[in-house]
Amino acid sequence: MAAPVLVTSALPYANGSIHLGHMLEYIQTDILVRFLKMTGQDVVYMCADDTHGTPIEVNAWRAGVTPEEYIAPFYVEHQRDFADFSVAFDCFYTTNSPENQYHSETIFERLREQGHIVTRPVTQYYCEQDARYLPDRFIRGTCPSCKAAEQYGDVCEVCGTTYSPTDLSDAHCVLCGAEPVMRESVHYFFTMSAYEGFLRDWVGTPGRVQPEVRRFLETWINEGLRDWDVSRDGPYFGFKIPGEEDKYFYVWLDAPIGYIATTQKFCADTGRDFDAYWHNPEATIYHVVGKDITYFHALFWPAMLHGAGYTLPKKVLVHGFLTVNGEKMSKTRGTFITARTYLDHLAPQYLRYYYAAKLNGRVDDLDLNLEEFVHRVDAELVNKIANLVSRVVPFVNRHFEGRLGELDASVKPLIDNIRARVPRVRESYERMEFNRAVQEIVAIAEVGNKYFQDAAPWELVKEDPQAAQAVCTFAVNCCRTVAALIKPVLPKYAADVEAILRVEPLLFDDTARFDLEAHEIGAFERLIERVDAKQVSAMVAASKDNLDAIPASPMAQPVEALEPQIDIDAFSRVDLRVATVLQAETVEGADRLLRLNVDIGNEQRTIFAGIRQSYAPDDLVGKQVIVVANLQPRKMRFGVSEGMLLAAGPDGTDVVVAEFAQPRQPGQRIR
RNA sequence: GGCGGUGUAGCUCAGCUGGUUAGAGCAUGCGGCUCAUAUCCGCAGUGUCCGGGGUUCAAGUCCCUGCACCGCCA
Repeated sequence: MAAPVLVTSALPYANGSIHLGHMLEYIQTDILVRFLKMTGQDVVYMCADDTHGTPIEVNAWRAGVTPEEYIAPFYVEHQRDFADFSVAFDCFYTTNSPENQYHSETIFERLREQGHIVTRPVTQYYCEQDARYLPDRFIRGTCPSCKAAEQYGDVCEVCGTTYSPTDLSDAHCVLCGAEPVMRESVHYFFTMSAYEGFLRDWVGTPGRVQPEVRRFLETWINEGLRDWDVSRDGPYFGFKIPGEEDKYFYVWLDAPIGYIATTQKFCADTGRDFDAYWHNPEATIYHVVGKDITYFHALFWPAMLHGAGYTLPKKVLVHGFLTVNGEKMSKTRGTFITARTYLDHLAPQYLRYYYAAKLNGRVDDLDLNLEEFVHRVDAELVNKIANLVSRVVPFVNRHFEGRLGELDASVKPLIDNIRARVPRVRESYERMEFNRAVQEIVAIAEVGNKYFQDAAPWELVKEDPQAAQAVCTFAVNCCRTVAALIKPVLPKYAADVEAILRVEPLLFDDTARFDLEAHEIGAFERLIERVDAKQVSAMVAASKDNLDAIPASPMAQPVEALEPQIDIDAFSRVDLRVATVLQAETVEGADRLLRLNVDIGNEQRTIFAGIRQSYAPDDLVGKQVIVVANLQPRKMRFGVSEGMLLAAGPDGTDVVVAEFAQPRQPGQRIR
């Protein structure tokens, strides 16, 4: 028996809802898995919720629940979202499992036995009030470079400078506002440098990763592999390091091990042999991951597996991010669309088709252009692919009582034409160039449509019913081939066609057969609805409406500590005015700034606002906003800013400007 | 700042190791058909292949350089 194949998608973090960016990965992996299964390979698809780490621990703590209670609803929600998109895992598990603990400890111990785990003291910020060490994201302070206030511990959102938290002036804990102290702690490190030679070989082996990914990894290896800190101090949600009181495995150590633990669970449930996957050099393991986690999957992970004696992946397939209408998904634009919001408005098959039609197997970002989405689904999926079935099946039922005849010898060249395309589809699926596969499949549907058009059975049936029946017989065979070829992308569509044509579940070998003759087919049923652009707008509108309901992005923002009390006089010294935006324009050379010209009653002011990533200039013109009118003018590189706009948001990419629901006269004071 | 990727028709993209006149689909225009619960079939136009240098008999393709956009920096 051939060695088994195991495919994984990256584990979704149990800290938020699945969105269409996640779905890009799960859908493409699911298509690959379904294709491999259709070709008769012994394939399983493994995934799990990624449950550990600081963000979940802190969010649970803030919500007043245990981490276990916090992650539980996401486990249910994620599985429902995937199932509704026909993403069919053979097992979907969780990293917070005994199996995962066992394998995490085993791998750690084996690496330690080989001397590849070392301890070393680390000096870190520590909040005495919260009694915890503070990761970079939990410290804010003033940027050492541009003096912007309230910047994270690792990078300034205003000027883009990267630094360490110790460089900040007035650093403070985002949880309580207290000033952190420095404290030393012993951490465990995985000595990556010991694996340099191994990784160079692994990365350099053709087929392991895409060429552009290989170049990317090689630069890292060439710069020298740094040891990796794999431990965290408590409080932490994760697995305790054996022999330690309050130290835990870093989430990135146990997350990929979730692939192994899930397989263990799957094997226990199904009676399959675990070692055939993870202790078998012949086993084929594929990981599909987003480009942001390439490093973990193509360097740390193979090194860990190699050191601990587990099966190495054959391939790590890296894909890009999803953009919507050419831009990063944005909550204010309504393009941060969750899987559930999509499902509330649109059929999952549309998205599966659209993604497949655009996936090219490379690391490029994929743009979901909503206008194109409507067009492609209607023009290709509905008008070409499904329409062929709709032309021929009712025709056969009406004129021949659902019975097919024999294929006419004259269609031989057409069959050859289609058969020549099938291997190209197969190869495209194998290479994850689903766009080429879809292109060929549409072309085959066109062959069928054109043949049906030219042969005009609706005319032929009047004089030579048998000839007309032969025409239909070929067209039905085309329908079957198309359905079989598109089945990995559209399992539901294929199943519906199987039912209508009364054929057994289609396998890839059925695609080139053309032997459906003297067969009785069933009644036609509507296969797929046209996309209504209104549904798309409704989905976008709902994504805006959902803003409050969505627990802010994967990494929830901690709430800033309150400022010290002030008296009413202190407040009244802040002169807030109603202002109407007269002009808004981008500032050349500044990624984040917009230059605004506003009317504050008696005068006009020029204000620079760091909201470019959230607002297009045209969105602002005519809006009434709140301006701090007596703020000292500030000289900037691009001019003088004569005031400040009130706005709220966690960072520069997701800001909402405060405005009025009813018109106000410019210049009115706000108290 | 360092590194990587991308830049081809209005839009989305093909163009493999350099080799005729740069392609497809969508969109647009024109024509035909009517079996189709979903309209299909044919014909047609369009390009500083991001800019500038270079290598070559030959460059969208290779090299250098500049610009723009995107990403990564553990």
